[in-house]
This record gives sequence, C-alpha cells and structure tokens, in this order.
Amino acid sequence: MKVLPFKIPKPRNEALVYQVDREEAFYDQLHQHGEIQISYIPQGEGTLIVGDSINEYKAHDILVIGGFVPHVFKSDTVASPRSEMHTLFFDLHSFGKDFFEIADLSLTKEFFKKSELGMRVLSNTQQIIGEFHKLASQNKVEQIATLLTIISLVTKSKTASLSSFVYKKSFSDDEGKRMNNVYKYAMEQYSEPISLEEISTVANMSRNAFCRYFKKRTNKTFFQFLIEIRIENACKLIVNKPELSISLVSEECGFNNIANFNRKFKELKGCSPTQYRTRF
DNA sequence: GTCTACCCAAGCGGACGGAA
DNA sequence: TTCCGTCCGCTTGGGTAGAC
Repeated sequence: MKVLPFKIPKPRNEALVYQVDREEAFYDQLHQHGEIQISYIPQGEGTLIVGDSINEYKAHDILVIGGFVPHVFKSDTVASPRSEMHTLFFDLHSFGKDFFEIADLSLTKEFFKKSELGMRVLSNTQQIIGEFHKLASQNKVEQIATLLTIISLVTKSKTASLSSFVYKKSFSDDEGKRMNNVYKYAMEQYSEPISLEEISTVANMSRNAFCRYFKKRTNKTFFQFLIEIRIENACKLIVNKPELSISLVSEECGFNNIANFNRKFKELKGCSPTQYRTRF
C-alpha cells in the first residue's frame, strides 16, 4: 500500500486488510493509496477533504474512498474528543486480476465506478454497520465474504459523491508533501486573511506557477477552495452556535466583510446565512 | 443586523520560453 | 515532454455605500 506523503506497511500476501484506528484524532496529512477504502466511523467528527471537495464527517458515517484518491481527515477534537474508524482496504486485483470481471459480480462495476469520486452511503447503513461489527471476530475467508456483502449493500444503497473532480495522476512524494502543506495551511489558517503570495511561499513556488499547479490538481482555484473551507465552517457555527450573529460567524470564518460572506454563502449553499439557520 | 449593487485591486490563466 | 517563471490582459474577490 503506497501512501503519500507517508507509507503504511502492508504484508504483501494480504489481499484484504481490516484495520481499526482508535485515536484522539485521525491521521491529518493529505495522502493517497492504491487501495479502495471502505470505512465505518463509530466515533468522531470533523472535516474530510476528498479530491477537490470539502465534506463534513460524523459518527456512524460509512465512507468509500477510491484508489489513488487524495484525501485527508481533519478531526474536530472539541466536538468529539475520541475518533474511531473501522476500515477495509483492498483493490480491484486483490483476489486475482479478473475476479471482479466475472459475470456474477457485474453489479460491483457500479460500486467501483462510484468509488472513483468517493462516496458517502446514505441508506442501508444499519445493515452495513452490522457487517462491520462481524469483522473483528472473523478469519480471512469470512472477512472476504463480509467484504462482498458490504459491496453488495453499498451498490444497492443511496449514495452521495464526496468530490466532483479527482486528479487522475498519482501524486509524487514531493507533490504529496507540497499539496499537504497547502491543505494543512488552509485548514489551520482559514480564519485569517491568506494572500496568494503567502500560500505560494508555503508551496515554495511563484504566484502564477502555484495558481496553475493548484488548479490542475483540484480543478478549482486556491481561493475557491479556501472559500469552501470557510463556508463549511460557517455552516457548523451557524447551526451549532445560534447565539453568534451572522456577522460574527463571518468574522470567525475569515471573512473581513459580511457582504462578501453573504454572497459566497448564497453561491455555495443556495440560500442566505439567515435562511440556512432557520432551515436547520 | 442583513443583504444587494457597484467598483477597484488582487488573482487567474493563456502564451511563450528556458531548464531538466 | 514536463514543469516552472515571466508577461500581460481579463476575471473575480472583497470593500464601500446604501436599502430594507
């Protein structure tokens, strides 16, 4: 399993890896690996970046992240002091080159197609969670059978994409580190003004080279990305802290100007911040 | 306190060239 | 061939003013 910018050792003779992570926070570096990841999160919440998109994750989510899709979990340790994730890692060729090509498994094509952008499972979640609970006490053969059951359930479930664009080319080590630095800086400093000069210095590039570099890998400009992070955090504050006025929320999320906040909020969420608060 | 319209500076991206 | 720097014109983000 090659993961950037770090590597997780995986025994070469294991086709399927079942892993349980119990930490204060999930690993918070941007990374990608060849294996498809199906994860169940019993505990924890925070922000998940997959490809070009910023998503929220919370306890009881079931997420599928395709092979080589860059992603990073940013745990909210205030909202949830403990994080736990149960994950199955495997790839298309784990059980032989043509295993998923046989006619009896044709239904799984849809699963692999959707996994390319990542997905959140919206229905049949209790059944899938039930299958995850069996994994810990199972041997390898039983775990492979459970994996097929989970894939079948996910295929029949309603799902929502976690991203709209994924950079098809695998990141090199240097690219992984550079993009990780940029993502990390944006996630940590979103509440402060960030200039192009500043972020291009983080990426160790000129301003224009950075613009091109970022757009090519995420299909959006750095400032579109930054605004999405700010608006996602604003949504959390609007819902979780009703005592904060909209103008304070905009300040907390890095908008110096409420006019601009309102405009960007409406563009991304389809309603004004006040309407959003009323709705939720 | 919230939202919209307008305007200007900052940001973006195409074209081109140099380096590896 | 790919990546990155520079130039330059167009686009967009963010600030101000004002209405509700």
